[in-house]
Amino acid sequence: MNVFSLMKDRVVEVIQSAVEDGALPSGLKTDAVTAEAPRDAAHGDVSTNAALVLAKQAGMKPRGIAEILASRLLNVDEVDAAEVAGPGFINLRLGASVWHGVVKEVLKTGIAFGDNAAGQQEPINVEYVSANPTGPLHVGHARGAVFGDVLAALLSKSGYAVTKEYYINDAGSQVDSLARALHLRYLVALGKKSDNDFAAAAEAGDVEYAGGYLKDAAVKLVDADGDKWADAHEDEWMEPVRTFAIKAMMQMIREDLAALGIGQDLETSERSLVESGRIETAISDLERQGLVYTGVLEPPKGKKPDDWEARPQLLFKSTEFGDDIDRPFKKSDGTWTYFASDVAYHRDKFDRGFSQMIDVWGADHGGYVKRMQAAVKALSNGEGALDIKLCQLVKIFDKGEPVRMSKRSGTFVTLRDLIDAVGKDVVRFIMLTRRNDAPLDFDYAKATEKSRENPVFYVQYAHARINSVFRHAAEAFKDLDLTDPGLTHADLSLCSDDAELAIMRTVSAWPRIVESAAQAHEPHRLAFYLNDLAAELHALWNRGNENAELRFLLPDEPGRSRARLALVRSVALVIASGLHVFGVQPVEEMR
RNA sequence: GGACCCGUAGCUCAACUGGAUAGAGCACUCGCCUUCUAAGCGAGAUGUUGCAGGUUCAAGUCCUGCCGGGUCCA
Repeated sequence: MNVFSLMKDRVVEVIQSAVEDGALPSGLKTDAVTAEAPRDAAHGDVSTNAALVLAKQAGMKPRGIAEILASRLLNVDEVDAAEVAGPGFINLRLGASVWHGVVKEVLKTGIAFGDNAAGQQEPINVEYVSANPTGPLHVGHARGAVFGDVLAALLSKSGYAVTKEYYINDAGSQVDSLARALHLRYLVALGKKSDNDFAAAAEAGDVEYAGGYLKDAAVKLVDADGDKWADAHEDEWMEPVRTFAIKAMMQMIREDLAALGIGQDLETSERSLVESGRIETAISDLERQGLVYTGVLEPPKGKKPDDWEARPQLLFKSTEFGDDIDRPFKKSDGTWTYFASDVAYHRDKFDRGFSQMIDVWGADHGGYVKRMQAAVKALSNGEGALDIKLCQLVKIFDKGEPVRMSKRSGTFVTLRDLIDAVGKDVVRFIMLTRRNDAPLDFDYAKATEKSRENPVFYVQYAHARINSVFRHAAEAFKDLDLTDPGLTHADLSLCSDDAELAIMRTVSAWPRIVESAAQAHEPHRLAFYLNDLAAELHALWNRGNENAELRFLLPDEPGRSRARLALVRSVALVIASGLHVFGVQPVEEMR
């Protein structure tokens, strides 16, 4: 149950009844009415802006409407008090039984608490990682990978039918370069060339992918095909070696992702789109709509690139959909641009039934957003929605010192390095402690530090503490039923301390956090919520230090102990629910 | 030159897509272990939300123009 959506429904019902009684004029639109948790606890449990929203429509003063609604809201079961405040807010205070009901619901539903049906099982496609199949994943990919994976889990929890997808860019010139690099490694593996030859070629810039990771693939190629391609011409070996290389790289990438706990539902190959003629289909479809023409683009403003020359090319009228200039579908050599195949790919997704799509990209692709969204509007007749989430850079630090990374010297930090250094769960959690559109500093030392400053530790510690209480409770109260179903019979009215009621309210907010984070496509909100919930738990725990009456376990008071166990157990379950969305294992004990 | 993202306490960041007196952590000062893990907690101070306008009951949030940082530009 989401207390806030429940109360919003109640407010709307009250407005309707007031309209029926003639207390308010008819024809009021209640779309903008909200029921939210006020920032300031002094403003009650739930606050509604109803009177402010209705004032203009009704031609009445906000506070006047608020008075009418407030007196009627007092008759609602859940409401203990309703008062008009400020410009016309109505602050509602709910009865304790509402919060008790939520705690019991958490005990019954477990980590499924917070699940909601907002998505109505609508299909939604989340495409993420989609790194070129030319090498291992690095830290830059890690952020998008975790972000996409957790966003997908969050959308599932919110009732969407999610498909997690990887787009393999296996058709561009970069995979030809990959094949050439592998072929040279292959010749080395066969003993036809030396490591020095390879190094010299790399030095001369003849090999684009000089990282050592192709050595294994070269050995496997020898195992598979022997010296078959040693003396062959490139025209002969290019296709088979390229296919082999892409397969090997994708295998490596899948293993990297698996180490991060990520397994996607579907991989779509760019090459297969090209070969099946779907680019032509998509483009000619746009042509029929009059959105494709041959024209000449203006030169880029300001500094002119040296090699710029005006020439006619095949263009998409993306300006009709809010883009700044029209975008080319074909390169000067007559082949399709990346944009053209991306258009075909998104058309393919739409045809597969996804009118809702999310792409997770690195921020360096920001310039690509408008044209892609323009294309999706065009190819779906306005029915498709594409949200593009840009993940900003991750900078790696160690004890505050930046870790130098350079692609050229091959010293960039791989995803594996990161996982080996701090563990999968820490990587996943830290990646979500910042909004996707803000840069993220990842400090090895801080990520594994056991302190308040490390959110992973802090949240896990709260969970472990609760488990510790239960270990002791099992000793102290041998005849109490401490299972979740057993705890639902606890008398929660015995939890009457303000701090206890406050943490019940925070627990009750979880469904709202899930729903709003899913709607906004912002999984980081869960991390901040979990941190807040953990802080409340730690605070509550420590109050037992100062006042023994507030300890969770009171040997002489099994009833009250059971109520407090029910309460903290609900906290543990909500933490576990959040960590489950994050793909992080809650720990039972700190070591 | 243009486009996109960002600009909030000394530092690192939140702020429920427009809500009430903008919140946390760090750092600083002081206090809390005979106790369910002190790996923690409490108390204190900190603001012209980059600047200037605009939209409305209400703007950190939306619009326009500047300033500064980042990313990108057949």
